[in-house]
Amino acid sequence: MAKGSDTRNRILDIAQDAVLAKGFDATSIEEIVAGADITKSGFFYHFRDKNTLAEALIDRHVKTEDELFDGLAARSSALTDDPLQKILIFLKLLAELLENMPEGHPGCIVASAVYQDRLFSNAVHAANRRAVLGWRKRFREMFAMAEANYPLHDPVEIDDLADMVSAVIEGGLVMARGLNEPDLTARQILLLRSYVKLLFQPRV
Amino acid sequence: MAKGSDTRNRILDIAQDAVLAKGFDATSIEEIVAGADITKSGFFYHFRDKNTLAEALIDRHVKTEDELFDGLAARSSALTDDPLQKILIFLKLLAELLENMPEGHPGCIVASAVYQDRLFSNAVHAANRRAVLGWRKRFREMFAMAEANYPLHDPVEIDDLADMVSAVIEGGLVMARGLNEPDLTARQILLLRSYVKLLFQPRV
DNA sequence: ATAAAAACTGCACCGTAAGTACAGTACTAA
DNA sequence: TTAGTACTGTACTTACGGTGCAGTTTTTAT
Repeated sequence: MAKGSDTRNRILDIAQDAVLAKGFDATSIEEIVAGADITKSGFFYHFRDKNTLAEALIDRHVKTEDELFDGLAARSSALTDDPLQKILIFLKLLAELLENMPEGHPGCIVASAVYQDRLFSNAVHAANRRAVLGWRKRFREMFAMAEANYPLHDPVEIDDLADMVSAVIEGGLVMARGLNEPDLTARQILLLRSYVKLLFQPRV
Repeated sequence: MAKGSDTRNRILDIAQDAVLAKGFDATSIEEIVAGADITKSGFFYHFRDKNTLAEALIDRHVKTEDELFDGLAARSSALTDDPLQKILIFLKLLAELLENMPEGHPGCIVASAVYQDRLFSNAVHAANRRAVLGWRKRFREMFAMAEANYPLHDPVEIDDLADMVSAVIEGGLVMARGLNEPDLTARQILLLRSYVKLLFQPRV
């Protein structure tokens, strides 16, 4: 028999696919347990309720995404010492990554949670908040390094700039989904990259 | 007794408030009819099902937003003949408008619908798609006028630029909601404005 | 004034899904 | 061998979306 945490992960895998395809509410527990080959009782052994599942889903999703960002950051750091180039390479790699996902980026569980207030407990919202604040911190540091070495050609707040990365990704995903144009998000990232370039880069 | 379309609008009003506050799924028909002071049968007289309600909600929301955009476009057109300045003023007005909404922008019903695939019928998705394509067209025209008069300082697609307006708004709303920072969206619009400026404006 | 259409009310009922309760069972590590 | 972990099975409750339909009030056109 499975190792316990095995089953838990299997539940999360199946739930994640279903949630990204149909939305959280549209995904029934009974459908999840059927897919995971367990019983309803088994599900409730692992998760107190659907909220707890959402929480776990967000936490796991954020963790995966963080590792992905870490990977891109490491690759861009390896390619240059210049803090501005680091950002530009990072954004390029990010765009490429989004482009190469055949089905488009799976879409962000976080955003989907943002638009469902009652259903979700405080714990879910807290998980969500942690995620977004984590991104802010990450990108803030990248832009602060660039600012220290290059003049800003327009007076903008570094914090806002950091948030813009997340906003463009999230907004891009919403649009991509709404229009069924999977690579829209990647193109939006490249526009953001263009902005960063114009904002920091010395002029010819 | 009310005039029929009165009741329908009352249902939409109450539904809209509830949906923006709690999400669509979390808003029960029973709660809507209680608020609108009608019976369940009365609700189903006006709307075939919950899908039809969503559709009506999106259509009405889009209409309101279109009028709002029209108003801002008219005001900025009145202030200048220069196509670039028109965009910059438009974005400034938009940011101000978002800032002055005490509770922050109500959040976009469209985005909320994007993340719930099964629940919604094709009609709902079509309404959504129409909305997003409408925005694309609107902003595309504005940017095309600017491009005809100013050099682009970075080779980007006008279509993508048009989508960026929507993406930044949508993404801004997601972030604002997740972090409970109502004016985040306005600041993101101003960043986009800064990009447009750097992208088109002749350098000193 | 009247008839027809529109805008409802009231009530009974069905299916689905979340969640509860709890007794029983199989596997697993000390 | 025993205690905990990881479940199964069954039965039940509640909430919600939705149906069906007969009856009632209100509005509108003639």
